[in-house]
Amino acid sequence: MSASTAVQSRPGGRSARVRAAVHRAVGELLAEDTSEALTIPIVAARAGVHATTVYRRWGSIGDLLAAVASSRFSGDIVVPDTGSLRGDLEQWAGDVATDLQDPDVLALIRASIGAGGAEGACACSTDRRNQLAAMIEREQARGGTPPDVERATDLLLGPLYYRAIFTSAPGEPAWARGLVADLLP
Amino acid sequence: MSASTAVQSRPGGRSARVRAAVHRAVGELLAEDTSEALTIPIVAARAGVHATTVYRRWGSIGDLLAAVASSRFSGDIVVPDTGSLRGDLEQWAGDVATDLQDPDVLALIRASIGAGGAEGACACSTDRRNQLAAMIEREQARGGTPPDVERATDLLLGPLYYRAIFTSAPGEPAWARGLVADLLP
DNA sequence: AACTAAACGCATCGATCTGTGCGTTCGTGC
DNA sequence: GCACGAACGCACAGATCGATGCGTTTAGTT
Repeated sequence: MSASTAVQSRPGGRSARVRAAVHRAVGELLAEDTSEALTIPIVAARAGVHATTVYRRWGSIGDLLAAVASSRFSGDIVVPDTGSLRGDLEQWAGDVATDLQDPDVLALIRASIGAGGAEGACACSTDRRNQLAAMIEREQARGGTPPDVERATDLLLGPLYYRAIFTSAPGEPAWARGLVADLLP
Repeated sequence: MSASTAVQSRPGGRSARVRAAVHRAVGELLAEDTSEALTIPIVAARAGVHATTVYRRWGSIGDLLAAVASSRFSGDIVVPDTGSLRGDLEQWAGDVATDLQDPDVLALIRASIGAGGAEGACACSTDRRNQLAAMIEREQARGGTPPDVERATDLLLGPLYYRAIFTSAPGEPAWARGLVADLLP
């Protein structure tokens, strides 16, 4: 967990290279064919790394996927600062929708949910939820009366992720921006 | 697909028994331990059926999970008829929330998403979406002006499924009923 | 520059999965 | 009741996965 830039006992050159190669291999394989089993030997072969290394560092394919997802979905979207909560949320929702339109991203989320269970699913959404909380807290510090984080999650993250995962047509950014209207009337 | 009560070339006793046993085995294994790999030989052994049979009838674990999910999530919830759209939606949302609180159901959904990709995910939600459409159409036939099915999906199914899958606390039925207030002000 | 230990590569082994061919059982139609 | 064919059980084989022990490379330290 927190495999992005966490301080490890040995963050030096080779370990970082191997990790980058493995992460990239997972992304590439997920982007190609869904029916491929995505096993550790396959990932290792694609990454040009020995399977033993992957087994030892990540253990199972579930943990590896969770690590990749956690790394991929943290810091990929910057929290906007337009001055108003509505503007922030609209831009942010549009950015998230754009991200969820990427088939690779969808494949990563689906695989994380399937292999990592609740833990894998959380790795895909905790950062988004934190971003939402940050925008709402900022509005609160600004003196406004923003909605609850729970409510914002239900009305924004809910539709966004539902459409992405359960339907074949992920939401357009314009549609995502429209979701804010339900939250802030 | 549509393995529930579809007319097959041979729907007789033994085939039906085998299918029921395999479906039950999948449910049991999903309910037990998440870390179990859920492979076809394991399912077959639990069902008291030869693995060859499962390979020949369902092919892959993804197709099997999609079939089980499709069978499990069709007809499990009856569309309520309280007389008003609000009443229907509130009771239905509560029922769906109750269903999603079952860890077995969650495990089945997660596994279907992971192994079956978009197809597997659709198997878990198309019936729910049809139920929603049915209630809205009925309201329309009644002369009312119900919201769009898209909007209802976004505001009801979205939060319900997001909470169930991405958080560790699926929504309470009371909370689910409250979602209707955002849809019908 | 030398030392230390973490991380990796390699060879290998057991376990399990996936798939095939053939004989048998059982449901269906005549 | 009888024949036909579909579905199943069984035995077997190829392939792949998961894991271990040991030697080697390499990053970090003094």
